[in-house]
Amino acid sequence: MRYSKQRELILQTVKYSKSHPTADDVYHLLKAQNPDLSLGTVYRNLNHLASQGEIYRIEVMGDSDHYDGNMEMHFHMSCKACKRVMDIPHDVAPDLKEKAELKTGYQIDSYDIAFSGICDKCQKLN
Amino acid sequence: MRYSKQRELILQTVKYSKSHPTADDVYHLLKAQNPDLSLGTVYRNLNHLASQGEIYRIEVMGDSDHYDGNMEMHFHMSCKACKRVMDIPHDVAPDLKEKAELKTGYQIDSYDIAFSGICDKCQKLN
DNA sequence: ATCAATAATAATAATTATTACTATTTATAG
DNA sequence: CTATAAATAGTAATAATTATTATTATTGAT
Repeated sequence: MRYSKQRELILQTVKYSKSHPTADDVYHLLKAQNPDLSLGTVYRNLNHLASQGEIYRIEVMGDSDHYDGNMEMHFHMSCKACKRVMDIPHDVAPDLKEKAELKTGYQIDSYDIAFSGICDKCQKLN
Repeated sequence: MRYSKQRELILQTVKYSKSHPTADDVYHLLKAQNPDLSLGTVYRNLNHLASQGEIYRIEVMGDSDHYDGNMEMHFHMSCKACKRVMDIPHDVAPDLKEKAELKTGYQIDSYDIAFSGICDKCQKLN
């Protein structure tokens, strides 16, 4: 994989953001300072970076994909109220791979937990 | 919600299928015997039935949504080889709601685990 | 049973997210 | 420095799903 200024910008944007941005978010965040950035480039590089394990792809029910630069094992919750994506620590569900393999005989390569609920801030606004 | 023959057919197809069909699968399964069934009707009713808690929507990474008529709490694995969706029993991860709420302070309304791996049949074909 | 009200439908158009294509630009090995 | 191939911008295309609209069918009241 050859260096490109665009990929570097995209990677940094995802790494330094705490908001789990979508492809479109990344595009708009960068477009102001980089007027000839192309949306296709953002998609291509997010895919590339995700498949290289440099960033994490978060699938949100009925929403576009989000991305996370934090590669420590953890999960996510989509807040029904503000629609933001929040982090959930990994230790709510350790050993899931081993347990599922034992129960089923399938070979588990990966898994992801998609939580849905109401975040702390939105609970207070009630 | 008023009765319709189409909704009944769609519900029965999902309930009696063990293959976790997609909207398009349901459409094609029924289309032969019901030539003027519309794909939009299938989508509308699958959404309706899922929101009423009569069937379960399964989101598969990079694939269209699948549906499951088995409403007992359980999870799914998408087989990387044959692309089929397999069941994973609920007891691989009990108490996940409570654990996540304690750890985070968020209100968890639901969660789903998406496993990815190789099913028993595909393992043998190696 | 008949009939109006309105929910559901079929057919089609539109939308949204994402990927593919193509000509041009740019990183980098030699 | 230059040739090569990977990456890009800009645009077109695709796939999944949702919206629109005119028609049909269910149901509750007469």
